[in-house]
Amino acid sequence: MLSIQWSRFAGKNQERCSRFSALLTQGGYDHPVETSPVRGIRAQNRADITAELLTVARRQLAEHGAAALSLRAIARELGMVSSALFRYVANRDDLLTLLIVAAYDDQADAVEKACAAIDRSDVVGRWHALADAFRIWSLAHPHEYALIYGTPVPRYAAPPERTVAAGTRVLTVLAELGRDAWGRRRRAVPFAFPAHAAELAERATANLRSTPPISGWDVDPVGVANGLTAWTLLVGAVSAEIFGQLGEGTIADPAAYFTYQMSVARVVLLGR
Amino acid sequence: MLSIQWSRFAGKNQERCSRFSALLTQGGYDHPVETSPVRGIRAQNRADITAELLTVARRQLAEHGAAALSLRAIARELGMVSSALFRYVANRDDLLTLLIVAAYDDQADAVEKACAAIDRSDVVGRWHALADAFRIWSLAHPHEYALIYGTPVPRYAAPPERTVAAGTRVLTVLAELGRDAWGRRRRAVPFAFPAHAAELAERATANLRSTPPISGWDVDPVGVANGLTAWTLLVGAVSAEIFGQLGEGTIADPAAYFTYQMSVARVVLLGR
DNA sequence: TGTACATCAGTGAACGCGCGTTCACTGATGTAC
DNA sequence: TGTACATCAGTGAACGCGCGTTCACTGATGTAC
Repeated sequence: MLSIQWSRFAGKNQERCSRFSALLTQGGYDHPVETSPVRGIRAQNRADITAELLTVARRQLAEHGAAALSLRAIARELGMVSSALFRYVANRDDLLTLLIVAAYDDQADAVEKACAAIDRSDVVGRWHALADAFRIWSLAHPHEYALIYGTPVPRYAAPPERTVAAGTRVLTVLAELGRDAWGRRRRAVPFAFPAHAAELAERATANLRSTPPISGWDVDPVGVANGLTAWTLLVGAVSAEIFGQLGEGTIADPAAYFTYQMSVARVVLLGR
Repeated sequence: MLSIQWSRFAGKNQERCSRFSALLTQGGYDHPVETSPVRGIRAQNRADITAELLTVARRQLAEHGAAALSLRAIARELGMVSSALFRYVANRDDLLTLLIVAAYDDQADAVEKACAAIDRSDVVGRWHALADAFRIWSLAHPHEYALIYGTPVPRYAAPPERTVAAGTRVLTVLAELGRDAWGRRRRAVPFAFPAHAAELAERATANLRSTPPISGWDVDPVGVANGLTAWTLLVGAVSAEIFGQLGEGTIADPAAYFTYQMSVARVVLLGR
């Protein structure tokens, strides 16, 4: 609305820059068009407007979901003509990629912060902190959650080179938690399965064990498989709650139910 | 294409009826517009065309996903004008409801059939049969799976009175499995949690325990909570695989990984 | 058995909507001399 | 310090697309007498 006039005279309106560059660094939106460190007015404006664009896009995503995300609607709210957006994003898919990365990063920030607050030796505490932070963020950002853990957006394929780093941050926190836990008793195997199970775990996790961050670690396949199983339970529980898979009101106390399930996952992950 | 001409002269073209009424009963599509048992030509035609409409809709859903589902596209393939569809479905949401119910029913048919083939006393075998059938059907019908277990379709709310019965069939199979298993040792508590956990389970499952089919059963809250946890793990594992949450190729052997996870779920559900 | 009327299925035109993306353009900002 | 040229941001019109839904209509099917 006003913003477009501001941007016209941004050379004379410097306070706007600081306002949005604050947003830029806070919100994890420092990815696009990071130009030279010494910025002219143009570069500064470009960064500011890109940040504003992403703020608006993210708000519209949060309100109406990915399916309703529209370049024209964003342009409208920005007070721009729709074609002007193509100076800042290559196309709709490019914008989606930015939003996906932002969602992953925002969630990972929350999870990392929650885990960092727990004493490092308290692996049980760290697991529940991870799970709770994951759930709380997701409940607060259902559409962003759907974007990264729900049905893939039709006709869109996320470019791995742009999304993988952000998308594996929480899994890395989990992996480090596992390493710290297993480090004590080297080869913890929480579940006594038939012999078959060890072989299944080996086959299932073959590729993963040679992938960062755990490549090079001396890990037990069963430990990795158990960690992934805890992860599946975590994501499954949050999806069920957010997507209302069991129907509204079926679960009397969702928080208690979640804690119960994460206690089961904890036993799977860390043993008793 | 041809069909529209056929339908024009359906009174003289009776073989068409039997062809589609076979489809009608096989595919679980007997819900809409079930008129009088004694059918005139019109009623017969109506049932046939409704079935054909749903067959086409289901195929388009399977091919392009729910987001791309379009009444106009269906009409085109049917060789009708788009407005004609409104004789058969009230609107787009109505069609979605029909597709959701059909997906639930089709999946439940597969699961029930697989479980029925296992000896009733073999609860472990029944669990794995359930899980495998659930996964196999879902992998074969990813878009239909997404419709019932993925991100809810924006601006659509499923009317419970039409979807709940079909949507709980698989859960009912699971509940019966649990009852048969727990029936032996009355109150099986597979996991030794802190005392806290029993209370969590009680709070979490309060509503559910008074809901069919388990209302009236003498169930242990912890047993119900464990059953739901196994369910969460099942749906979570299938969603992760279908939606590619771990990235392509990360899991070397998806089938082995699934079996491993369902073995964990089995321990949660049935104890060791 | 035949006629008169009611019901129903499908037509075709239209309404009003929104979308992503392109392109030639103008006027401001930045740069080199 | 001032001028000439290059770069860049935003405009506005347009292209071509598809969508759900409505409405008055025609001609076939069904029904009551």
